[in-house]
Amino acid sequence: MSDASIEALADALDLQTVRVVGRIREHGSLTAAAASLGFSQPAVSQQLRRFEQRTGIALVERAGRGIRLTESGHILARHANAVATALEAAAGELAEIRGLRAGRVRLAAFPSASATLVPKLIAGLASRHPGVTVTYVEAEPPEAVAAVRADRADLAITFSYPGDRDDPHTESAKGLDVRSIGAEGMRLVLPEAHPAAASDLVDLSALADDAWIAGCPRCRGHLLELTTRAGFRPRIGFETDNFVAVESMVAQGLGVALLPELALAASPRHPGVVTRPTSGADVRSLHLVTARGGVRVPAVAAAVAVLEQLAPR
Amino acid sequence: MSDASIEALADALDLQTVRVVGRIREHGSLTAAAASLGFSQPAVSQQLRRFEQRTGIALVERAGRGIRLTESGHILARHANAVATALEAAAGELAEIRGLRAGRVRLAAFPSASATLVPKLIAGLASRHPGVTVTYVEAEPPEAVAAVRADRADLAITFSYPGDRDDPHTESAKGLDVRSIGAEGMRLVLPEAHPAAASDLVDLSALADDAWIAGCPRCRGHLLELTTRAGFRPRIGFETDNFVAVESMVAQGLGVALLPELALAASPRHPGVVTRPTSGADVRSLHLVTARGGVRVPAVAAAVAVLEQLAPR
DNA sequence: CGCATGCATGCCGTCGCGTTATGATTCGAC
DNA sequence: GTCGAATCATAACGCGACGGCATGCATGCG
Repeated sequence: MSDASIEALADALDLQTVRVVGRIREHGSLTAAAASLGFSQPAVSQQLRRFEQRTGIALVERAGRGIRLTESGHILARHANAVATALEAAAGELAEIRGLRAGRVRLAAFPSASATLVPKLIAGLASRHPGVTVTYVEAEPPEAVAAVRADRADLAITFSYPGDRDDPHTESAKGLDVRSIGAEGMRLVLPEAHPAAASDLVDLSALADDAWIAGCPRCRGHLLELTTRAGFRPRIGFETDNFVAVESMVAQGLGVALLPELALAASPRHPGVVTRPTSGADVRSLHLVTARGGVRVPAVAAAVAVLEQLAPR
Repeated sequence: MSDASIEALADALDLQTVRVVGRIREHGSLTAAAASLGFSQPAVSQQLRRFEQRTGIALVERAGRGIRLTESGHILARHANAVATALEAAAGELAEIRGLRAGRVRLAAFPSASATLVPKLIAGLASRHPGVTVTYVEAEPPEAVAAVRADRADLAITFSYPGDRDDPHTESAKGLDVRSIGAEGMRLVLPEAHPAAASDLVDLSALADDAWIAGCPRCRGHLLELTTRAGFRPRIGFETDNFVAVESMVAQGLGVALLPELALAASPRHPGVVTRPTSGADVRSLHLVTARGGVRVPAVAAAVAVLEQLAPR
C-alpha cells in the first residue's frame, strides 16, 4: 500500500515539475522561474496546478502577491538537484559519444588486414577523434560476422570473392548491414625463374601443372573456383595461413600461389619471388559488416568513414 | 558549445525514455520492457524512435529478431538507476507527507490557548498521526497572523470580538485564509462576596462603579467596547496578562475582571472568586489563520480538523 | 488612489504519446 | 523446406498534456 503509493507518485512525477520547483526555489518567484526556463508565466502556473490536481500535493501557496513553496514543495526542490545532476551526467556522456569525444569500436578483421588496413584505420581514427578507443581481434570473415552477430564486435572487415558460397552479402550476414568498400586484386606469386614470370599478365592455365600452395579454407575455395573456370584442377602441395611462409615456399620452388594484394603489401617481397596479376583481373571484394543500424553509433560511423577513404581503388 | 550541447541533450531527455531503456536492459527485449511498464509494444518502439529522431542518438539496434542496446543505450541504462532512485526518494518523502506519516505544523496561538486548546491539539495530532511534528510559539493574534504571513508559522489560532478593529476577518489578515472554529463565552470574575455574584446572570451596568483589572491590549479593547455599549466607562485599576494574577487580585478585592472561558479553564478557580456569564451572552470568536491555500498541506489540514473538533460550542 | 507587479484563468492550437491493426523479419520445429 | 511463433516496425487515429496569448484579480508601493 505504501509501496503502491510511492510508485504511483513516482509515475506522476515529471521532469518539468521538478525543474520548475527547483527554479522557483532559486528565484523565489513563479514569473522569474518561468523566464529562466524560457516559458511564459502561465505555463509554469498551470504546470503546478496540473501536478497538484493529479497528485493532490500542493507545492506552492500564495503569499501576498507572490508565492512560496509548501513543505512538499521544499522537499521536491531539494531533490531537484539530485535528479538534474543524474540527468546531466547522462546527457554529458551521451554528448561526448555523439560528439565523438568518447566512444568505442570493437573491430574484427581478417588477418591480412591486420598489417595494412587496420593500422591505418586506427591511426586515422586516433588523429580525427582522440577520444574514441578501438579494440581489435583478428578473425576470418565467417568468425568476424559471427562476432558482430553476437555483439562481440561492432564492425567487421570481411572479403568475398565472386561465387563464394559464404559470401557475406548473402546468407551468412542475414540481418546485418553490409556495405562494400571496394576490391583488391589477386596476385600470382611465382619464383622469378618460373617461365610464366616472363609476361606481365599471366593466364591461370599456364600454371595447370604446377604445385600450389593454398591458404585459409575460403582462399582455397577461391583458388578452386578460378582454376575450375580456367579448366584444370590444381595440385595442392602445401597449406598455410602464413603469407610470409607462402613466399618462402615459392622461393624454394615448392609451388606457386595466389594471394590478395593486401597480404602482399604487408611485407616486402621475398627475394627470388615475383608477383603477377591474373589475366582475368580477378579480385576479391572488401566489405564492412555491422549490426542492423550499427552505423548510427557515431564511433562506428567514424570508423566506416575512415575505411571508405582507405579502401583500395 | 559543449555546454550548450549537454544542456540541449538534458532538455531532450525525458523520463519515459530513461525508464524504457532501463527496462530494456533488465528484460532484454522491447516487448518485455513494454509489458513491465504496462504499455503496448509499439508505444515503447515509438518512444525510442522519437528520442533518436530529436537527439540523433540511437539507443537500440536490431539483432536478429530482437534488439540490443547500443553503446549510448547502455550508458543511458546505467544512469537510469540513478535517476529512478532520486525520483523515488522524492516520491517517498512526498508520499509520507501526503499520508501524514511525516510532516510539520508550525503553530502560533494566543497565550490562553497554550494551556487548553494547544495541548489537546498536540495530543490529538500525535495519536492520529505520530509522524507529524508540531512546533509551537505563543503569540497574540496580531503577531500570530504576522508569523503566518512571514512563513514563520503554518497555522495561527486567533480570537476576535465583535467590533474589533483588528479583527482577523478583515484587514489584518488580508491575503490569508481565515476560518472560524466557534466562539467562547466571556465570564465576569467577581469576589464571591460581591453583590452582583448573587445572581446567575450579571448585567455589566451593575459593575459600572467597580474597579476593573484589564488584560492584553485587545482584551482591554473588548472590555471598553462592551462597557460603552452598557453605558459607562470602566475605571481601570490594574493591567496584567497573567490570568492567575487577575484572579488573585479579584480575590483581594482589588477589582473585577472580564475573562474568556479558555483562560479560566486553564487553572482551577482561585478561592473566594466566582465567575458569571454576562447578561449579554458576550463571546469572542476563535479563528484559524493559514496562508492562502495553506490547508492543502496535509499536516496543516489534519491540525485544522482536530481543532474544529475541539472548538468550544 | 492610481500604477506596477505577480499570479490565476480562459481559450485555443499543436503535438507528444498512447492505442489497435497490420506488415516485415527471423528463428525454431516438424 | 516450410510453417508457425516471436519480435519489432509502421500506419492510422484519438486524446490530453502543454505550450502561448489575452485578460482578470489581488497586492504592495509611491
